[in-house]
Amino acid sequence: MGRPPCCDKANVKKGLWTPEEDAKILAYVSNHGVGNWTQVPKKAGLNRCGKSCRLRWTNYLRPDLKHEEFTEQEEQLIIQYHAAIGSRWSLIAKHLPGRTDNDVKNYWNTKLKKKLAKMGIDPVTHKPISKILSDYESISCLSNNHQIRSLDQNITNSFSSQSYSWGQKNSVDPLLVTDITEEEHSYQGFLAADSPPQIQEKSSQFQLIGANHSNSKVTDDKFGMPESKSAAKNTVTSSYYDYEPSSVNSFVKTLLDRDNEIQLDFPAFDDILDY
DNA sequence: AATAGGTACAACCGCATGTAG
DNA sequence: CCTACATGCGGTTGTACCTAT
Repeated sequence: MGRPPCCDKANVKKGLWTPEEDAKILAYVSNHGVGNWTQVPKKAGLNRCGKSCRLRWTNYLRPDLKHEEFTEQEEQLIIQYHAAIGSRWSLIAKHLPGRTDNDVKNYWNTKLKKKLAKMGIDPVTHKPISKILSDYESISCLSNNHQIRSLDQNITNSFSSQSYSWGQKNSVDPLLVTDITEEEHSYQGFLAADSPPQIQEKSSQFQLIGANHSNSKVTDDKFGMPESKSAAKNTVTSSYYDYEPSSVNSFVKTLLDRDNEIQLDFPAFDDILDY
């Protein structure tokens, strides 16, 4: 048995909101403030689910929301944050004043994904599509044994570049993960020069590079690197790429070991890595 | 002018998480 | 600690609008 529905779905209106309904929400909020959304439909005289009222307010009616086009700066930030933390839209939106997670998600899905693809960048991994394709082409030239190893390595890389760290679910600062080589990141110029702190993966190492924190537009100190570690290049040794594809268990163990090492070196990530 | 296809964005859904009692 | 409820979140769907044919 699942969770009971939050409201009587058969008797509530769905679909687009009318200006009259919006006015009722606005009137209610100005009189009673925000909160207790389950009571809002009854008190505001709306035939809507409370959850629907909350979403209408948070995604559209809030007075602090911007309704104009995304700027180039916002666009670049979204790309950087997405590269660092993936589709954590609410976290990304927190760093774009006046934008909601829904805004950011829609903008990504409708514009930015296509824009990156047009530039030859895989929007999932943020790596050049040509590089991904050449990796797979090379598989066909290898022996069976090598094929398996190469494929495993690609899967490993895919994991690392897609979510970078599964433990970053609470992270706020984007730790932009990039590759080292220029050709692999020919689109770097597209990104802001004044970018957030970055993590670089290099062979068996994680590197937290420069990214003078004071330059970063992101200011949530809770997850910030300790000054001594973030200001200069720091290296966290990792067994991540030591992964031998002998079994799923060893792969998982390697991931956990890697996170343990990061945890030891960067206590600030404790709750991020707590999964 | 009609309509098919594409796009952008608002809204919904279901699960996760937080919290008060 | 447990339960019930409110809220947050990310993925998905629905729909209005635009453009090409």
